[in-house]
Amino acid sequence: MHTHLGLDWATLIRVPELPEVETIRRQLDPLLRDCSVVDAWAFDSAKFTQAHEAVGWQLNGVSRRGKYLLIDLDSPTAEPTAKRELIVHLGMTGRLSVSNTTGLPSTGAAPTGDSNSWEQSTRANLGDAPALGHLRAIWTLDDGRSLYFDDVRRFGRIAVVPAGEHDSLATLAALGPEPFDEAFTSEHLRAQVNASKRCIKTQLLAQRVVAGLGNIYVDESLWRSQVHPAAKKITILQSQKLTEAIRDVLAAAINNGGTTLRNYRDAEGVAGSNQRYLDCYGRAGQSCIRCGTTLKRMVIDARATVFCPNCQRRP
DNA sequence: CGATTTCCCTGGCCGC
DNA sequence: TGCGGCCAGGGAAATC
Repeated sequence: MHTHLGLDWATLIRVPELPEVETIRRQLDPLLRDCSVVDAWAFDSAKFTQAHEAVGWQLNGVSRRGKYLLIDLDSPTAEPTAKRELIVHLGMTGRLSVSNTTGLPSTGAAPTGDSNSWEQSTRANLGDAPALGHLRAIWTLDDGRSLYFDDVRRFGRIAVVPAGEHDSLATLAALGPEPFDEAFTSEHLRAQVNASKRCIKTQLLAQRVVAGLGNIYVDESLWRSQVHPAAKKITILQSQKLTEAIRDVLAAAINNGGTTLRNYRDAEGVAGSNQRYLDCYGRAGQSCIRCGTTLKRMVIDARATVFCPNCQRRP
């Protein structure tokens, strides 16, 4: 079966939400320490040219807020208080990878002459050498390695800012609490959701109520907690269940990590491995795992939305 | 000023 | 087969 839904799998694995970004963060963090940026190249677009601003700075590990990767930059010169952040948002198709060699492979998936050169890359970008035709930035490091950012659809973004100054990135500046932070409570969730006239899915996608959810995990969380995606108000009980569902869904996805993504990517035949992890997203027309009702598709904010018309009752 | 709409992008599938 | 149409989608800018 290679239905229209089958295409969605190929798309979804490319969309990094919090679990995917966190997986990448964990892979990159030990690789991007104790080295300095000696040169940079950027694709000629305002979304990426700030990559140059990292030249001369020392990489000091990778953290994350929502779907944003924050690479700590220390000044190599005297100023101990001077700190910057190299911020990377992967958009829909962005990938980061680290090679052991400087410069570009001449062709194909691996550089010539050294088949092991992309070993680190394999761990850092979920399986591939950078797509050479879609490179958006290259940072050359002082230890002979390079950090690459490739992004087919150019929805990604690179920024270099003084540490903590996020005004130039409105969504990041107004980002809601991390889902696993104690600040993210069911009371917070319900108060925020019910104070707005917008439907709950819209709010969850906006990153202000809680950080890191995208289309996939919103649908999964709403399905799990049995909340209708178009609901505008939620009860205390629903809010409690949704809070728990968000954490459970994200935690499971993080635990599956790159393995989940890799399985998805390799799954040409689709069905099996995907259904193991996703109960709702992309399953319109199939049976609800919980009650057997046929899952429905609707459009919210121009985004495909799948839900169970029986389990998730319209408000 | 908050809410809503538009636009940015490419690859791949579909129908004619 | 070739090609136009359509879809996927996070976030920022423009507009209401």
